[in-house]
Amino acid sequence: MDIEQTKIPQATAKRLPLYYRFLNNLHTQGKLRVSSKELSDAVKVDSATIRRDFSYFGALGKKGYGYNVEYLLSFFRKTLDQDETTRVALIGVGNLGTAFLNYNFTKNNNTKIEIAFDANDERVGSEVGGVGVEHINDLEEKLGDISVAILTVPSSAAQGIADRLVNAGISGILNFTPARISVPSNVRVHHIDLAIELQALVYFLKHYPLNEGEVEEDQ
Amino acid sequence: MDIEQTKIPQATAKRLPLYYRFLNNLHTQGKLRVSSKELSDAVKVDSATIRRDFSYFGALGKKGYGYNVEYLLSFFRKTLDQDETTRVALIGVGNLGTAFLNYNFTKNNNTKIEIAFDANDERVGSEVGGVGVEHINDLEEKLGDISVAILTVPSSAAQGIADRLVNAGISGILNFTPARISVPSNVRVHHIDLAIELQALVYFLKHYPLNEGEVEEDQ
DNA sequence: CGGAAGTCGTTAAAGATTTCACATACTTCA
DNA sequence: TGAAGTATGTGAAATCTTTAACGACTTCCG
Ligand SMILES: NC(=O)c1ccc[n+]([C@@H]2O[C@H](COP(=O)([O-])OP(=O)(O)OC[C@H]3O[C@@H](n4cnc5c(N)ncnc54)[C@H](O)[C@@H]3O)[C@@H](O)[C@H]2O)c1
Ligand SMILES: NC(=O)c1ccc[n+]([C@@H]2O[C@H](COP(=O)([O-])OP(=O)(O)OC[C@H]3O[C@@H](n4cnc5c(N)ncnc54)[C@H](O)[C@@H]3O)[C@@H](O)[C@H]2O)c1
Repeated sequence: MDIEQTKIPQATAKRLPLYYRFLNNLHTQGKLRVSSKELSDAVKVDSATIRRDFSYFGALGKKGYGYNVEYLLSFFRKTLDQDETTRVALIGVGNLGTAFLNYNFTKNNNTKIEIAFDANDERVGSEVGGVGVEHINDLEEKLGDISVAILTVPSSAAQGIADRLVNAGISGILNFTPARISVPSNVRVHHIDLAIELQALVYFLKHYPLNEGEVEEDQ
Repeated sequence: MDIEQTKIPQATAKRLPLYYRFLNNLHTQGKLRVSSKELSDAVKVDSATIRRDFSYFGALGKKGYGYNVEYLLSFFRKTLDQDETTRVALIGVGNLGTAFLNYNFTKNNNTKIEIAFDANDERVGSEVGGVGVEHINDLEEKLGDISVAILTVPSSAAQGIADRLVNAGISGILNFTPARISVPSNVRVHHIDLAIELQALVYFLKHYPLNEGEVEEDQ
């Protein structure tokens, strides 16, 4: 496998799944070629940034032509490991957890929520979105070799569950609780803090007024 | 009002709500003072970054002492406009929309979802999490002067609804759909793309192995 | 009261990311 | 075939962000 491809910048890495998705759309639409400019319009990322991002992987395009959609797509499919499915566990089948289970990130995706856990006896044993809900007491026993977890428990339970996940050998946690959890340095946590996202948007609206001439930016 | 406080960096602005929340926690716990180091441990942001962030607002702390929790909190309350509630509309009362309505970002927050819209006649007229659901046809009529919208409709409907929101005078959209919507330059859109967040986490896990000695980072 | 310990605010350095701008090479079409 | 057009890949510059380091001042405690 392509080990150590001389470190892609993090900012680039975060955009890769986005590129991949739009490339997929183009492919489905039957498009054969695409320029960085077109892609830029679609994903709202500066075209120079896109070219730079792609260039980290070598020369994927052709001057005067652009990029071959099929080739680019198959390249990213490999790069993003789209062929092997990553199995995911979800902890906390409440409002948010239920939404995720019903959605299950199914479309053009290499991840699948395979098992869910909850502390509420009424939920345990049921199925949500085709995923069975187990009791949190059985976490260690039933997690198996799943290495990624989505955390949607009440924030008061977050650190405790995180500790247990770490003990059970998890590698990555997508944390939706407002709690900033502590984990050993070999475990990766991404926080998605929805309340903060909303507050930040409100703050930007009040303090960074956009002019009729500026271009809006995301995230 | 504190107009033009000589532009806070965006990276700092995004952390303010996080600081505010933890300050609030400390205050509730009865803590009187806090150092940048303590805060750093709690929010997982480097202490130098925290001091730098605070310094954009002037000298809020005292050398050798730290920060007075009450003072800092009340300062941020003003800065983040925590006293005036921002009214928010939610479009698309499906899996995700329902979760948000039930949650409603109630705790220590200056935002409130006041009205929801959906196209499904069965949902219209009902209440979810105490918020009435209106028909999407009545969007323009019932939106009033609400300036922020959360978009949780199917991605195929996203651009169309966004256009209508813009026409109805919206200023900011928190977009949860995978569609990258186009809006005039005076409207701000923040994308929260959950599928991409999950894929990015998986990518990082495979390609950026963490060593036992490194410290994990978020987002 | 005085010295040790603690902590800020900031200068400066380092690091990361974006953007510009253009030489280069391919495509297209007459 | 050759001229005009197009769009990449990248060096260099600009911008933004983080981190280290430390002087200045405060608190703490014997
Ligand atoms: N719902 C939202 O829109 C929203 C928005 C922002 C943040 N969040 C955060 O996401 C998290 C979940 O929110 P929610 O609205 O889904 O809450 P919820 O109360 O609806 O769901 C939490 C679920 O976790 C289960 N649970 C509780 N303790 C547990 C434990 N120890 N082990 C396993 N399961 C346990 C509960 O039985 C419940 O089903 C919370 O931390 C919340 O702050 C939610
Ligand atoms: N649920 C998730 O976990 C999840 C995860 C990632 C992304 N998303 C994205 O979030 C969006 C919503 O997801 P969901 O799972 O809640 O979908 P959903 O199908 O459960 O909900 C969509 C809702 O929008 C309503 N709707 C459809 N067309 C409308 C229109 N024109 N105007 C107003 N309302 C309309 C539907 O009646 C439905 O209630 C989708 O774009 C999805 O891709 C969802």
